[in-house]
Amino acid sequence: MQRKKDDIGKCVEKEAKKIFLKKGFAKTSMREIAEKSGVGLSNIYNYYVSKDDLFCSIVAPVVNEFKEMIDSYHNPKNIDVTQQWMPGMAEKTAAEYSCIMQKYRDLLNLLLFKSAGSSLANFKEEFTDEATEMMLKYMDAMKQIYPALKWDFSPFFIHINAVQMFTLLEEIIMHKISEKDAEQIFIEYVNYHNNGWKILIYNDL
Amino acid sequence: MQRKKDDIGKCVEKEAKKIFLKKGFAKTSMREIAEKSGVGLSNIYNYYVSKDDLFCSIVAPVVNEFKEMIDSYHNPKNIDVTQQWMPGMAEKTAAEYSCIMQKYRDLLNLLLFKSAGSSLANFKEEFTDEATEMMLKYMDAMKQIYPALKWDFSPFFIHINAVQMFTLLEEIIMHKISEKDAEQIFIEYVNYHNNGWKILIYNDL
Amino acid sequence: MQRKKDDIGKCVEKEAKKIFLKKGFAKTSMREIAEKSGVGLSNIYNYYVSKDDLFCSIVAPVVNEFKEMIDSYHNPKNIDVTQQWMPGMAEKTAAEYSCIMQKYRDLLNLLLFKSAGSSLANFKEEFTDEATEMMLKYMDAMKQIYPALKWDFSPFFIHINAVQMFTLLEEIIMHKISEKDAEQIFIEYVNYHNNGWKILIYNDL
Amino acid sequence: MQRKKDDIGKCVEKEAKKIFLKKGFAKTSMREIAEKSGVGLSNIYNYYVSKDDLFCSIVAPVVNEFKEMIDSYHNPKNIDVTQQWMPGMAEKTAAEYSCIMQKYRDLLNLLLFKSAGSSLANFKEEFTDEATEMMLKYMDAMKQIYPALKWDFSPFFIHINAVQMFTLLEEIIMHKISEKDAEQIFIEYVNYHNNGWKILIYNDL
DNA sequence: CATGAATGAGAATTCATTCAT
DNA sequence: AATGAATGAATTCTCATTCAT
Repeated sequence: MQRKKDDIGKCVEKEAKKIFLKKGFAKTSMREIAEKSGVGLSNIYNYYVSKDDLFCSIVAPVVNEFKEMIDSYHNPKNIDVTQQWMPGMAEKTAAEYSCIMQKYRDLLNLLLFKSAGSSLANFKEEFTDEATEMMLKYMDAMKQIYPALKWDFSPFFIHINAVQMFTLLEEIIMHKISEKDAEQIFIEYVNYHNNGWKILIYNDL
Repeated sequence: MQRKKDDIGKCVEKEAKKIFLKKGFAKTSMREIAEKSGVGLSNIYNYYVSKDDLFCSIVAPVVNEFKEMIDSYHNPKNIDVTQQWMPGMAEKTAAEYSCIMQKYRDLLNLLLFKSAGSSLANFKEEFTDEATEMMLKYMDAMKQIYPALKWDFSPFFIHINAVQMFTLLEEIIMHKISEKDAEQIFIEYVNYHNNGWKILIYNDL
Repeated sequence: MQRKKDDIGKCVEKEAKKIFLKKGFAKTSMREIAEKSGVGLSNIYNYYVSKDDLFCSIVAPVVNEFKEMIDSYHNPKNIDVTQQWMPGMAEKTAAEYSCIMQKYRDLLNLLLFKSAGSSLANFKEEFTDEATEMMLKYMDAMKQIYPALKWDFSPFFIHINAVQMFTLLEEIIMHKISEKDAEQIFIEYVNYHNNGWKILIYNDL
Repeated sequence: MQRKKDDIGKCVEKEAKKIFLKKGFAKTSMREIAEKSGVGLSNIYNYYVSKDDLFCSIVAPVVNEFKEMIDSYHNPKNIDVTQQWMPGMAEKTAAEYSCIMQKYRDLLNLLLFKSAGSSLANFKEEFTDEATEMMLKYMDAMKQIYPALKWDFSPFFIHINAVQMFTLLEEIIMHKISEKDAEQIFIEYVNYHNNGWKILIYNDL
C-alpha cells in the first residue's frame, strides 16, 4: 500500500490542482483532495505543512519562473544598455511572458484566478510592484547614458504597464485562446506598445 | 432599543462595508458584522436575505451605474454615429469610468477586489463581456456608414480593451491615486489609446 | 388598511392552510404565512396564541365533528340497542366518516398527514383510543341484552377496527379518490366487514 | 480517547436510536446525540454524512428486509402459481411481516412513527405502492391460469390491503403487544382476510 | 388593531488541523 | 510513512415569539 514519496506528492498535487482549478483555493477542502487522490487526509500533512503550502507547491514552478525573471534583471549584464535597447527589452519581456504562459497555463490560471484565500492571493500585485521598481532602476541607468531622451515616467505609469501584461495573460487564459493565436497576440501587443514607448521617449525631439 | 429601519440598514451596511473592505467577502463573518454594528445577528436577516444579499446591497450603487452605462448604449440615439465619432466615444467612456470612480471608490474596491465568494465575484468579466458585445454592434453600424475604413476587430481585441479600462481603475484604487491625479491619468490614457485606434481604423489608407 | 377581524382570520387561515398542506406543520414558518396572507407577522399573534393554535383553529371543524361523533355515542339514546343493531352501527359509522371526508377532505389531509410537530400529531391515536373505549362499553351493554352471542373482543381487536377506518380515509385522501368512488368504497368496506362481524358474533352458533 | 470505528458507530447509533424514538427525527438534534453518546459533534460527521444518513443507517436493517421482500417476489420462481396459491401467498406475506416485526420492533417504530422530516418519511407509502404493483402483476399471471375466477381488483383495493398490513404492524407496535400475542393476531388476521379473498375470487360461481 | 424592530436560542454542517498509534 | 480518530471553533441561517409604539 505504500507508495514512494514522490508518487504520493505527485498524486496529491495532481488531484489538488484539478480541484483548485474547479473550485478555487478557498472553496476546496483538504478532505476532498484526500479522497480524490486516495491519500489519507492526515498523511497529506506529512508532505505539506498546510493547505496553503500545498497550493504553493503546486504553483511553485510558475512562481519561480517569475522570480527568475526578476533575478535575471538584477544581474547587471542583463541591463547592458548598449546591447539591450528599450524596445528590445519589451520584446524580450513579452517573449518571456509568452513562454511562461505556454508552459504553465494551468498554473497561471490557479495563480491568477484561483488563489483567493491563499498566501499567493496578491501575487500579481507583489510581482508587478517588484517589476516596477526594477524598471525604474533601469530607466535611471538609461538616463545616465542617454541624457537627451525622456526617461522620467511616473512609477504609476510603469506599474500600469506591468499590470497590463498580466491582464493580457488573464484574458488569454480566461478566453482559452490557442497557443498559436496567443503568440500572435503577444507580438501585436508588443509592437503596439513599442510604438507608444518610442514616441514617449523621443518625445520632445 | 428600537431604531428606525433606515438607521439599521445604514448602520449595518456601514460596518459591513468596513469589514468587507478589510477582510474580503469570504473571510467576513455575519457574526462580526452583527457585533461591530451593534445589531442582533438574527435581526440582520430581517433586512437582508443573506450575506450575499447584504454585500450586493452595499455595492448596488456602483453596479447600477455600470448597468445604466450599458443601457445608455442600448439607446439608439447614443450611437448616432454621425454625432459620435469613435474617439469621442472613447473619451465619453473614460469620463464615465472616471466619474464612477470618483463617486464610488470604496464600492469599486469592494466590487473588484473583495467580492470573491459572492455572487458578484465575476462582475468584471460579465460586464466586459457585455461591453464587448455592445462595441461589436457599434463597429458593425460604423461599417455601414464608413465602409472604406477598417472596422474588423476580433472580439478578443475588443474585450482586452474593455478589460484594460478596469485594470486602470484597479490600479488607481489599489495605489490610492488622488482624484486629481486620477483625472489626469484618464485623460492621458484616452489620448494614448485614441491614437492607437485611429491608426488601426485608417489602417490601409 | 384595516380589515375586519373576521376578514383577517379567514385570510390568514386560508393561506396558512395552503402552506401547511404543501409543507406540513413543522416545515411551515409563521413568516411565510404572514407574507402570503399579507398580514403582519406580529399581528397574527393578536388572533392566534401560537403557530399551534393557528393550526388547531384551521383544523377545528373536522376535529369537532369527530368530537361530536364521540359525544353522540355517549348519549344513551344513541345506543338504544333495540334500535341499533351492530351492523347498523357500523354502517352509520361509515356513513359518518364518509360524510366528514366529503366535507373536510383538505382538513383531514392536514390532520392526518401534515400535523407532525403540532399538538394534534397524535389525533388519530387519541381518537381511536376513545372510540375503542366507547365500543367496549357498547359491547358490554349488548352482552346484557343478548347474552347468548359472543361479545368478548379484545380491546386491541376493536382498536384495530377503528384505526382501519382511518386507514381507509387516508388512502382515499392520498390517492385522491373522487367523492363518488369514495362513497362506493365506503359501502363495500362496510359490507365486507359486516359479514366479518356477523360471523364472529354468531360464532359458536 | 480513541475508540475503534465500530465502537463509535454502534455507540452513536445506539444513543441516536433512543433519542429518535423519544422525540422523533425532526425534533432530535445532532447536538443531543453527540452529548448523549459522548462523541464529538463534528466527529459524528466522520461516520455519517448527515443527520438523515445517520437515521437511515440505524433503520437500514428493517428497510433492507422490506427490499428483500420485494425482490423475492420479483424472482419468477416465487410466483410459481401452481405452487403458490393466493391464500398461501397471503399467509407467507403475513409470516414475513410478523418475522420482521419480531426482529426489528424498535426500528419499525422509528420507521413508521418517528421518521417525519427524514428521507424515509414516506416509506410506508412508497413500499405499499411497489407492493401493489407487484400484486397486480401476480393477479395478471393468475388470470392466465385460472381464467374462470375473478382476478380484476382495482389497484386501490389492492393498495388498501397492503397498507392495512402496515396498520396492523403499527397497532402492534404502538400498543406494545407481546410477541406471542402478536403472532396470534397475525394468524387471525390472515385467516380473516383469506376468507374475504376466497369469497371475492370465487365470486360469481 | 396593527406594525416594525428585536431577540436569543438553536439548527445542521464544515473545516483545517492534530494526535495517538 | 501512514492511518483513523478526534477536535473545537466557526459558519450561515432559521424561527417562534415578544415588545414598544
